[in-house]
Amino acid sequence: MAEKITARAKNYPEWYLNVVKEAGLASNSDVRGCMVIKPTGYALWEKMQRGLDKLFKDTGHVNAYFPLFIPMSYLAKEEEMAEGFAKECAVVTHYRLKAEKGKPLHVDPTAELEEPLIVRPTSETIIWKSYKEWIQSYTDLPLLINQWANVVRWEMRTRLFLRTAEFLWQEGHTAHANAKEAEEETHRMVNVYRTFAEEFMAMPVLVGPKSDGQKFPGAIYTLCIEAMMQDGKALQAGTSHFLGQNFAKAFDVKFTTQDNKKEFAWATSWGVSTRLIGGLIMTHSDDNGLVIPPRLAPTHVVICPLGRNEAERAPCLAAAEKLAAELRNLPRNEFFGYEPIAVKIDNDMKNAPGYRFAEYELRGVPVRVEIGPKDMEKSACVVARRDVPGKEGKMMGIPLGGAAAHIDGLLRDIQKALFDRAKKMRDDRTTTANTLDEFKQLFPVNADGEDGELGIDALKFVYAHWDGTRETEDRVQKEFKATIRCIPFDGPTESGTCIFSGKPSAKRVVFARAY
RNA sequence: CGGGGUGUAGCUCAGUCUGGUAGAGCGCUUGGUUUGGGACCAAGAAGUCGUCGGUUCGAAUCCGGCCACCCCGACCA
Repeated sequence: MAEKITARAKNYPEWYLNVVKEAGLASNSDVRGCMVIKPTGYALWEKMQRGLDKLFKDTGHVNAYFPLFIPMSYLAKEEEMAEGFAKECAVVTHYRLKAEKGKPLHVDPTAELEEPLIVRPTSETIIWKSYKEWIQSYTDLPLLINQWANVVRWEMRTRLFLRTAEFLWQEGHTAHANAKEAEEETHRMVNVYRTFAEEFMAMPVLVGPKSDGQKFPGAIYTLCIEAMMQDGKALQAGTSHFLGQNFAKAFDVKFTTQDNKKEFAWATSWGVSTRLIGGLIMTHSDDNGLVIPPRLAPTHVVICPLGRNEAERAPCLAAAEKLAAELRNLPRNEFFGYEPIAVKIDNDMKNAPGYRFAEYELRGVPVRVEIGPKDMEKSACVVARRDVPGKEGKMMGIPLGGAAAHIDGLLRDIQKALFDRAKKMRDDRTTTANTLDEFKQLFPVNADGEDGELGIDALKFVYAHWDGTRETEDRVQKEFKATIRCIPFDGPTESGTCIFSGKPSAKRVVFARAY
């Protein structure tokens, strides 16, 4: 078998890039740090959008759109945000080029903008500038708005989906009449993200606040969902920020309360991005390629008719078409977003069967059906589940009559099996450190101060006591390349002693190496 | 911004040390044989060797400048 994909155990980052490229999700573009999202990758994003958008609408939000360009002075108004993003902003300074015969195309120096525009790294500032006009009275609140957009953050180093200079995302920006409602919203939305991650992506997550060192610039606090990848590293998959009155004050957004007083509005913002696709890949995929949980799969089932000649193929193809129709006509339900099961018939007989099977495995189609002459004799088919790769995942002799129902059930089983497997991995690789020595062993650093070459089984999520200070957090990051990922809501609650400083600790927090 | 590496066919790369008119595998096109886990045969199309300059009778190859990308750091919600 031609090895298109490096084994995870051999080189995990290379495996990841191989999967992204061989499954046809995305490729690097000519623009440094920016990717081309190919149809298969974009279809996955569309499925994610659809799932999330429904959850947003169900919680009372509406979509709107704000400009790509933001006057530089807007960003300057919120000091923490300006400081946080200054180093990674793309800046537009001119509005015209000059095309002269015999000269290369160049920027027209006479067309300089009076005020530079930045390409949005996030939209709080320009949105709150609008909210100043929209919010006059407590009756205008809450204002619950989401935007699907692209943003640009000029990162030094990028990786397909996980960190790119331009990425697609959604950003929710809400305004509320009081702190309590805004905080409830912050929690509501992080729970929406948890639901999406666990029920759609089959990706178990830890939920809780970030430490101060990891929070969003301009936020009072940041809640996050944090997932474990197959190499034991953590991936921040979504964040929900309680912004207090910081942006209302920066943009002077006041409303009249019921008792005719003026008050600044309370804010939240929350977002997830195409990074989720990276997380999805690193949670479920294997050495044979992409694995997509059924609820997000653009194609749920591929049917491969087989046969050595036209006479053998014709009845197989007819059976394939019948089965496809049955699958598409199954009653729609919530599990598949009230959409029909997406079935593709692969009738490309030019390629050998093995090639075709491997190709769909590479692309992560959850269920593959094979219908060949031997099956036709028994009015049966072969059903293969992608979460069990290779021949082991094949079930022979599924009667054609009951195949549609069988596959419908199997898709649900696969969704559950993927979640259970991912959760088991995370739980098996979660531990505690009660002393500094234990911690050192869990996050070894080589002589150069680098994190060294660890096998993919080495890293863990580590619960340890921390004194709550920024100072200790920074020290741990520097010495062990490990960061506080999250202070889980449902984590252990016993108090103790910080293993780094010896000071009292209220609660254990989760340390990990991160993407 | 530091350290390392790479630019040769659509893709992956050999050829560079030792200068002599451009190679392989995969992919693609055509025809034929195949078809239950990545088939085979034959013919064919395809490259101003990243770029600019220098040395030379002659440069992918030697020398110099520049550009781009990748990897490792630093940085990063």
